[in-house]
Amino acid sequence: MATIYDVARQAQVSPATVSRVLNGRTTVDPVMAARVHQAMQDLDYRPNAVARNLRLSQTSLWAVIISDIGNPFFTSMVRGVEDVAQSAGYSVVLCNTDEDPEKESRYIAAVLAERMAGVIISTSGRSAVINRLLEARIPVVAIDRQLRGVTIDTVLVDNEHGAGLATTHLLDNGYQRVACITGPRRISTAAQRLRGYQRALRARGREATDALVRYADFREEGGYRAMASLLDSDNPPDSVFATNNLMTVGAVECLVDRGIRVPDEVGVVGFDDIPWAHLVRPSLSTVSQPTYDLGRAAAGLLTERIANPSRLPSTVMLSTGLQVRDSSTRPS
Amino acid sequence: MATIYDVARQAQVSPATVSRVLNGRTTVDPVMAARVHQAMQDLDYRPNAVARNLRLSQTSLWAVIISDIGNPFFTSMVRGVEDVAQSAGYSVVLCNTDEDPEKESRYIAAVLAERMAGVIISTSGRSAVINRLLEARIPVVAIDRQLRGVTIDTVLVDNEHGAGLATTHLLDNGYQRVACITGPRRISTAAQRLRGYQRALRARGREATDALVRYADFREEGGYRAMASLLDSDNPPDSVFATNNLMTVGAVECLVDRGIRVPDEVGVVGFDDIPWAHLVRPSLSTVSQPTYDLGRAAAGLLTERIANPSRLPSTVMLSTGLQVRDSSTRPS
DNA sequence: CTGTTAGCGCATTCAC
DNA sequence: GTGAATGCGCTAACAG
Repeated sequence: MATIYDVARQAQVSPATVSRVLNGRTTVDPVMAARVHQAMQDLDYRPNAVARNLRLSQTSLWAVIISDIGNPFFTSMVRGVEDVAQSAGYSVVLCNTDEDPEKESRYIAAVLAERMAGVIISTSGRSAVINRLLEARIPVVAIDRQLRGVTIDTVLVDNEHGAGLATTHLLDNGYQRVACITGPRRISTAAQRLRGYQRALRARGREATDALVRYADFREEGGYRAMASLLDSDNPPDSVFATNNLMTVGAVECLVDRGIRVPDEVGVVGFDDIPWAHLVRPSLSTVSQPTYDLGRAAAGLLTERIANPSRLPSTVMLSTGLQVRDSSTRPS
Repeated sequence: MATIYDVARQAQVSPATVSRVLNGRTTVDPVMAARVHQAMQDLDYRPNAVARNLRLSQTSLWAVIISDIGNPFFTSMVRGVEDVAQSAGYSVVLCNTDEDPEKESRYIAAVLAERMAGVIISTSGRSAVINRLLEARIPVVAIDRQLRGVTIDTVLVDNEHGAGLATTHLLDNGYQRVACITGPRRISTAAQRLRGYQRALRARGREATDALVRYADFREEGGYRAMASLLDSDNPPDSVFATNNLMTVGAVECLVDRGIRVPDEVGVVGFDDIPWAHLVRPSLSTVSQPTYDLGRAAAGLLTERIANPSRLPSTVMLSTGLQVRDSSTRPS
């Protein structure tokens, strides 16, 4: 493949001039520039980004590290990141960890080895993992999940508020025993949504008992099992708030399998939408969040941090809204 | 960040020896090797893949170019690719084109510039685009969609057969006027599934009329509009076969919106599953395909081609199966 | 405004 | 089995 030396020879200029034309930093005699362009075309010259990256000790790759590519929440988010990345001249390397620390570790190693320009991460994220990146001075933005023990740029939604909306809505519709299926304790999102649920109960003078709380894994099967466990308990709930989309699906499956009618017997509200939610019967009431914008915001923060590494970390919080559909409203 | 020179100095050996230890190609005195390892640890040495790539003129990045990251079909496929890539020591750069030729072009440019190790592609793929890659001797595998005008490694499913299964199944269930909503003409998948539909009709002595065929865009809205167009036609169908998952969803939405009962008034079979298909009412009958394995197979082909570039291109065809659920069976 | 030169970090000759 | 030297392709001084 042709190099700038080949182009330089062909255009009868120096390699430096070719480089200048290529990057447009300094001004070059139009005649020479034209010759260079012609030569590049003749030789089908393709700039070698690897060499360029080595020389500049910086790359144009971002890593987006997420825990479940099968969750539409993350794909939508990634799309937001990607659109911004593209227009800022970056490419996105998608890293799916499946919540597996070893996979995560391998990806971090790749980020370090490839000297990637930045990372957007949403995993369980022990801060030890993140520290490896920060020590290497690689810009990092946390998305959807807050990281403990480190202060970095973060993009979140208003989890507590959203969870409160969902819970209050169920109470407003006459449900008495509202349960909560939340995610792993160590994940901020799970904790915040649980807290929002608890606060909403207390605000209505209800007791927030642990008997109505289940911790699952943010996945469909986990939601199913948690719902089953609630139904099998001494005092089953008459409604449930599930703190992510897949667990909501799992919970509803469980209800369907047992022939329990939604919303008549048990009301359901989930956090985050699923695709074709309107085709599901009953259609699911959810706390919707701006997934795509979440990605865009994170990409924006990353861009700013790359431009200005010493800038103080900031947190962006986007808002959520309640989407009332059929699964949570019963004729009173 | 530490380089092999720093490590060499610390371990009191030459940089060449550090490089040897790093790559384990040649044998090194165990004592020295131990010193090197110690030094690497002390300095928290991270190999610089960029420099390595430049030196070797090869990278460990694969590009996976797909047209819609929002389609679970592709994400599942990507996951298959990724798992194989990981274990073969490659990372995956996900490139979402949204069927936009310009985005596609930018990604191809990035592939070329970054000298990526290989490409797995599933887009409209004018062969001109692919030729840029082939000319640069970058290994390419086509997935899901066949490329015209070039002979390269390809992974497909048995589209015609699957479409035949779906169509025959509808006829077997007493539907008389089976329509087909297929994808863009230029995409092989759309053409093959349409052909399978037509053949199945003829095999049953039916006429395969264009009046019952609609070309859409493989997306939800397209499916919706196509269904509407069919229903508004002079001779509306009593059943429909949609050639991908999202268009199936769109078609069903249209039917629901119009209060048309599925499967009683109109039967529906789709190609490819959607997540939580069982929660959708009525549950959707589909031609299921091994999406994850499709990705794995493509990754396998890519690995082989990288190892042996002169190897003859091969085509892998995986099979499909009919999943009968509620949307296509009516009491006769 | 242009050309010469050096070096980014590494793997690989080639002598020893 | 080991070390010195070279170059992968590019950009950024610097000198002209």
